[in-house]
Amino acid sequence: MRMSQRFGRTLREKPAEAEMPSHELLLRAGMISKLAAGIYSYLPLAWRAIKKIEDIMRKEMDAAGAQEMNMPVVHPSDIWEESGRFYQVGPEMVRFKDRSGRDMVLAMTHEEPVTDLARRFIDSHKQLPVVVYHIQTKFRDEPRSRGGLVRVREFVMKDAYSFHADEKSLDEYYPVQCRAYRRICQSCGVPVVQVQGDVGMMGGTGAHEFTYITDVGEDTVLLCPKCGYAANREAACLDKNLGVPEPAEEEIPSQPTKVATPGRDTIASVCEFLGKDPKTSIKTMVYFAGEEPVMVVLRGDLDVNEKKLANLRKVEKVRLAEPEELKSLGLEQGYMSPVGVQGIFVVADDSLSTERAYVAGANEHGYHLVGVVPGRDFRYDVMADIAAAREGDPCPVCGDGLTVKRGIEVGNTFKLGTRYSVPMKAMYQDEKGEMKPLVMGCYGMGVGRLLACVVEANHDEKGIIWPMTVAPYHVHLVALGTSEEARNAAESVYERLLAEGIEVLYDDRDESAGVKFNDADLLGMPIRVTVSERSLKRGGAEVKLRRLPDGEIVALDELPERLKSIIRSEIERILPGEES
RNA sequence: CGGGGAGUGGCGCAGGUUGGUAGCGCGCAUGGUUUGGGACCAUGAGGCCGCAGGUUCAAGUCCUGUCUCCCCGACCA
Repeated sequence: MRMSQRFGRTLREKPAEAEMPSHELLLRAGMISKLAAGIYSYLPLAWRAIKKIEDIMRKEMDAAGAQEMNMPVVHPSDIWEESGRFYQVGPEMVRFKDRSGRDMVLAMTHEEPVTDLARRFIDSHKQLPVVVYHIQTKFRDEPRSRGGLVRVREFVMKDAYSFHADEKSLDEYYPVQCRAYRRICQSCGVPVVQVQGDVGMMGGTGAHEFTYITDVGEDTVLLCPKCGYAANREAACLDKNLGVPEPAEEEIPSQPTKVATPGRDTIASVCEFLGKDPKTSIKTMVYFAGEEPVMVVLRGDLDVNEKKLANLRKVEKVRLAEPEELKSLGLEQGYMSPVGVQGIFVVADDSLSTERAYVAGANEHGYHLVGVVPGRDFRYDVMADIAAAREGDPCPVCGDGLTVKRGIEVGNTFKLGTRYSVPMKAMYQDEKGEMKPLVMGCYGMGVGRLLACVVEANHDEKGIIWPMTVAPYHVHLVALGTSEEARNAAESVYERLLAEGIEVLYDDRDESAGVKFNDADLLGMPIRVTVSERSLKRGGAEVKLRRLPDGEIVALDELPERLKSIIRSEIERILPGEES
């Protein structure tokens, strides 16, 4: 490709709208262009990288036994009504009517059409398991797009769906996809951590996110540097047994005692006043899960994870009760406790022990109760983990301190189970001839978002540094000087490299050396080859890797072989081996 | 949806309080001189100042409305 013919141009200055590096560099390189908020065009160079990323995905999906297909981007609303999501999801799904008045939607994901296909084509256990995938455009009218390609409204996603006869089969296959995901990211030069994700209100046993750790990310994950535990904030757990004072026998009185605690309406102030460890106090919060009030009790030093609570109560989200709502429930803010309350659902966090006594509110202004034993002095409807893990909390696996990091979620894997097959009646006949719902898994990965992460993970102050595996071109050939000799030499090098099947971007423009070098650095092809009077005098062409500071002179005759060998070794440097 | 900011040639910005012929840098076009890290000279093209109303002899500038975009938050299968 000749730069003089290239569609798109480089920008010297940082566009005003760009915040994060990938956004700025892709814009400045003339690789993407915004049409509307969260809606981008990919110009030729970026599109070549996109196609390479897709091919890496195809290779790994094929290796994971998945078959590529394609599904529509416009769906009749019927299938979304069948699954129940037509009413469940909000305005992020675009809905419209076709000319004859039928309700249609724009695909925001493809569980519905793929489940429809499954029920049409899968009849027997003999066909299972089966895995399909497609790379398709989706549209979600996000409340807020941001960060260039990181969060957009229209995006291309690789989506795989697996169908199984039972949970066991899904459990066996699930790790195969996880492995493919790690390999895809690695092949693209994007280091990711596999973190446990929120399984959502459907429950289920498996959900993972593949996250590129970066300060500009919008996801929050908790990591254990010691043992490698990694979880999304929504799903993260902590070890609640560490550092809890041993309960001495005499500390459990036969009944709670009311004590005056004037003005002590926070855990910290009450515990300080009474000389207690916050780990021996009970924090009481009231939330609303829809219309239903829910009282949450947990150990005083912990915070509520609202996502866990929402999942427990099978709602989309919960909200903290307003002060007036507390009053109407007969509760006193700052002195609340589950002791004596009736007619309200009580969730106890499993940090609380029924074997020891705690400090709790007295449901009376200015008073607390000492010696409250969960289960004995108050009832709860369910005990579960609803605590939030925070920076420094003990790792649930090894007990070491957890670290909070930001990251970009490039992909996720999820055990769907029968969430879609049951309502949509996607059934198969088992060996005994019984009809059973298909057990499904889904595996999604954003192509454009991965491209953004490639740039985030591979750039410097001058521009992009493409990994060889996804680089739009392998070689950026720079012709310098106006002499006939140099020009001709560059032209013949270009022709030669093309003939040898090397992907080469050729800067044949009539620009100064500075402009060409700076553009080469910005565009970021992995190998730069310079042909000039100077290089010819030194015996050939200068070959320099974008990621390294210095180049070498290579004789023109040896150039194609030398470049091929660099390309090969650069690809091998990145590509994962058989094991990973 | 809440808070903040911005819309003036392709990009980055000035002008606005004090209304009076729309400006700068980069880029682009033509010619010439240059050519190993964002060259120089000359000439030139390109903008109904987001849009719609209003005030005024006169609006980029003042008033009202509206749309769009960016950032923080809410939200995120």
